[in-house]
This record gives sequence, C-alpha cells and structure tokens, in this order.
Amino acid sequence: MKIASFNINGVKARIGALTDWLAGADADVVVLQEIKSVDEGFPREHFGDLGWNVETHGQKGFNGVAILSKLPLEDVTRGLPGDETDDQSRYIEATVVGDRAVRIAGLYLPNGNPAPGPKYDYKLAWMERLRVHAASLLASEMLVVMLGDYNVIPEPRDAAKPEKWAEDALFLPASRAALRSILWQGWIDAVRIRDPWAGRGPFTFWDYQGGAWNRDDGIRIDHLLLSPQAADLMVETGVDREARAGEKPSDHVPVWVRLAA
DNA sequence: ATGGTCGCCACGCGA
Repeated sequence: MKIASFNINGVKARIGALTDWLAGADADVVVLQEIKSVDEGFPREHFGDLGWNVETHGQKGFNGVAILSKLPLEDVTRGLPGDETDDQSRYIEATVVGDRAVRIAGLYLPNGNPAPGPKYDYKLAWMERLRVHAASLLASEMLVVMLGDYNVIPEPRDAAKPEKWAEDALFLPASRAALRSILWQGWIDAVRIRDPWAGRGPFTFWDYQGGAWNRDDGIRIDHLLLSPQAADLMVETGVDREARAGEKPSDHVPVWVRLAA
C-alpha cells in the first residue's frame, strides 16, 4: 500500500497538477492539505470518475484537509480531539484495508507565524492536543501512518539556510521540542530514517517568493510518522521533488511511503 | 531594510 501526503494549496487551482501527479504516482491513499474549499466545493466527481473515494473536512477560504483512496475509507473522523471550540479544519482520520488495516491520520498543523503571538500560542496548543491523541493512536497498536504538513523544520539540516528560519514559528525551539515530544513516543520519521546520516534535505517546500525553488532554498516540513507496527512493514519512501517544477505547482511537493500492507 | 508570490474570492488575509 502506497500512502502519500500533498499540501496542494487550493484544490480548485490544482486540479490539473494534482490529476497529473496522481496519474503517475501509483498511490493507494493520498491525504491533502490546504484544499481551501468547503466540502461542497471539492471537485468530488472529477476524482470520483478517476476511481478515487473522497472524504473531505473543508473550510471556507483557508485550511481544509481531505483523503483520496482507491480502497474504501472506513471509520472516518474529522477534527483533532481536545478542544470543542476549535473550528479550523486541519485533521481527518480513516481506516483503509489492504492486506492489513491501516489507520491514516492526515493533518495540517498550524503555521504559527507571527511568533510570539496568539497564532503561535494556537500552534503550540494544537501540537499538545496532537501529542495526546498520537499517544492514543500508538496505544491502539494498529498500523498507523500520521502524515501531512507539520509546519515544523525538525533540524538545521532540514533547511537549505537554517539561519534564515531562526525567528520563524516553523523552527523556533519550542516548535521543534513539541515535535520531538511526539516523535519520542515511538513514531518513526520515514523520510529521515531512510538515510539517517545524510546531509541537507530532502526538502518538501519552497516559497513562491524570491526564487526559492530556483535557488533550491527549501525546507522539510511535510512528514510521514509511522507507528512501530507500520514501520516494520516499510519498504520504500520518497519525496516527489519534480512536482515543484511542473505547471502551476503547489509550493509543497508530495511525500510518500510504501508499506507491505 | 524592504518587498518579493500565490490562492481565495473580490479585499485583505493567510502562508
């Protein structure tokens, strides 16, 4: 089972790029972030005609997440537990059954800029809720893949120019510590362990501004976290860097993992 | 030091 994450920065603007990527990706399950659409506005028929089951958790204008799956999506839940007053659409979960059942958790973690400030407070509070919920996912002992746009640069080598991000919510010590506190529960960062002693990158995001792509001034903020049971079945992982060079690209590229499940 | 680019949706906001 191949499972991918793609922050598409507007599903309506990305129908072409997303369709093209899907045609060559051989993915079974794809979680999307920043669909920037309400549920009714999602091009459900377009992707349905291509054989995808679609579950969305949309929002007007901003945010919004979705899951596309070739296999049926079961036990779908929307929203991150822990705060009934949080009305931002950033989290969706579903189970996909291939050779084995895999729990898929798709997330769009708050950006948090400017920091300090209320947006950064929201980011850290959201990460604390994610930490608590992630622990319950691990306790389930299911195969779990928790993936998406984490909006956190884990380490200096995950940025082309780490010094540029020193004051940014994506790289502040508290953001990195909060991500580590989740990882250290026992999650496996699939792209990182592929080559644990490698140098910089691979990157998953290049800003539209300032020619960041042409300078390869990127960061790694889209992550695949695997439960130990899922990591045992990991056979391959990758970052589809070439998607950033396509027509009308998102500022993020897909990341993916293949499980023997 | 500043402005640089997108998407959404029709204006400024969020990233």
